Amino acid sequence: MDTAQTLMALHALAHDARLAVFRLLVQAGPQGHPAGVIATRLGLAPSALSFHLKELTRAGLLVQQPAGRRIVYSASFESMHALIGYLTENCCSGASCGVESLTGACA
Amino acid sequence: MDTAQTLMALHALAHDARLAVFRLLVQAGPQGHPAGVIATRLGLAPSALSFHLKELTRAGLLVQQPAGRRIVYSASFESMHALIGYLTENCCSGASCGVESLTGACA
DNA sequence: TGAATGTTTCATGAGTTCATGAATTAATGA
DNA sequence: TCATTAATTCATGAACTCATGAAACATTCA
Repeated sequence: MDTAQTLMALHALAHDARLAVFRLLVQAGPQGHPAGVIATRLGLAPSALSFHLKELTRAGLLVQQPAGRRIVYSASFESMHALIGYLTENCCSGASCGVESLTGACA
Repeated sequence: MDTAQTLMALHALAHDARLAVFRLLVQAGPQGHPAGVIATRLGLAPSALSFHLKELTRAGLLVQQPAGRRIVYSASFESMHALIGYLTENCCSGASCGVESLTGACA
């Protein structure tokens, strides 16, 4: 993950509604949720949710899949791991600090 | 780390200059750098850097320490670990994914 | 086909962020 | 004390973000 992508991901997560959406979908696992379910769970207006889903998707943190007239969103665990990897890169000038091995198994 | 603190940290990092400052200080280790060195290294105007250092400090990502007429900034590794811990919390609905053990040793 | 449902798009306006440059504060050394 | 250095604060204005509500689009079902 390069700096531009990292910035997009950080910016996308730096909003209370979007962080809540992302966390809900992380907890939902690969199955995800349709937009309407997310809106109901979090009490968001449809247009506001759509705006935030677009931001998160643009940042690569969510993937979308049409299912009939619904659109199912799920978290991209690869992107989350890449973001964490970027943040921990070169931690403490390379000294062992317990954060550098982040080889995820759930992506 | 609670949601409000996480949002502040994410927001603070979601800016190219601030991300560059934070990464420079992470790589510098606990010793840190005075503001002037950061400004020179990254080519930032003093007032702009001061603005961004305040944001990062307010978010708990940096700590500052006066040294004569200089002010030395260094990264708070505790905050970084707390942020990563928050992001990976409940990853994949609790299934083992290799990201959950983040007991840092460099903070 | 027509009505209902799920979601997105768009325009608007209030609020926020940020770069710039001038002014200010504080510490050092001649 | 005076000049210099280090850093911050402040005012300004341009650009961006985001919530809101109306409209549009696509899919499903009667």
